[in-house]
Amino acid sequence: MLSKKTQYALKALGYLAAKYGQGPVLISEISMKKKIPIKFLETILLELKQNGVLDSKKGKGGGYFLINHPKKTTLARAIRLVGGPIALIPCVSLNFYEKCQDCDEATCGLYKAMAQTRDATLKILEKKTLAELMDAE
Amino acid sequence: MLSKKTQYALKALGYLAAKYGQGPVLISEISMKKKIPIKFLETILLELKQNGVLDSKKGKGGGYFLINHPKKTTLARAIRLVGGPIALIPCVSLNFYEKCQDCDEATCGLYKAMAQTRDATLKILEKKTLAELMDAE
DNA sequence: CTATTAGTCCATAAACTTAGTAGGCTTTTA
DNA sequence: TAAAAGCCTACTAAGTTTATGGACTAATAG
Repeated sequence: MLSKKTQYALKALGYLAAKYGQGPVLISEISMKKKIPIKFLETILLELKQNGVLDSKKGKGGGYFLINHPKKTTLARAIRLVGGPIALIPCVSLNFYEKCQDCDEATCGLYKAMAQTRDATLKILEKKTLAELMDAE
Repeated sequence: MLSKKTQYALKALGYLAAKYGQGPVLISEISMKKKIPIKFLETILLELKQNGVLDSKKGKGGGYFLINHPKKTTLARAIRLVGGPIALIPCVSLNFYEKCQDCDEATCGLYKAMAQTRDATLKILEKKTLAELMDAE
């Protein structure tokens, strides 16, 4: 399961995607519309900024906005930035790999099953982008 | 990510799958071979028994064993029994569903993306069985 | 130049989950 | 009846997640 933080991040990004090209959006606006605790959202958006997905403007008329067109950022990227691994176990994670202490990856049945699952998941998450998160209202 | 508990469960089941039809297997044997803390493993196997996947025999010559042929139990089932949801967010979980407080599932973009991911994952995990977890040695 | 707006940053608290342990109880077999 | 082996409950320790408070900095308007 994705953490709450990751879910909030995706919702916020979806909101910003819908507002893309319309200037900065207030944290408080995102917080209200998406029902995300404002201080928590603050740290999430900051992290996304530090990771190069968002940029911000301070002062009056300020806020957060997507740097690139929504279609340029995949869900896989977004999830990894704030939420960590997409794979179900560490030894098949591409970005957060950790070796199993006890099993040999060449022969481990679990490894194979999980690697296949990871590939199927990634196939979707690397095709979908922030543009898909905009609500169809 | 799957919890350690779930990973242990899958490894233990894989071990038992390899020994299917050969009588009960000691907790201590599984613990040693799969490097799983024995007391932790004990609770996991018990849970799997209570969920109808394993059965056990007490006393000398006792131990745990699979009730059904390894091919009869899918990985999806095994994961759900000890590890909970397979879906990435609660509102798309089939077995551990929880409604989103704030979004409408008919229009939520995140819902759609995650539902699709869940389907792709399930397609694999419902086809793979404990038989696949046996190490190819 | 100063008041206001709005993001930045750090520290910490509260809640929850996970991982693992302890130890006595029950059943089975020889 | 003793040894083997699982059963079961409770507990704890640690870590993670979620969330908040408050002071600071930057930008803008007038």
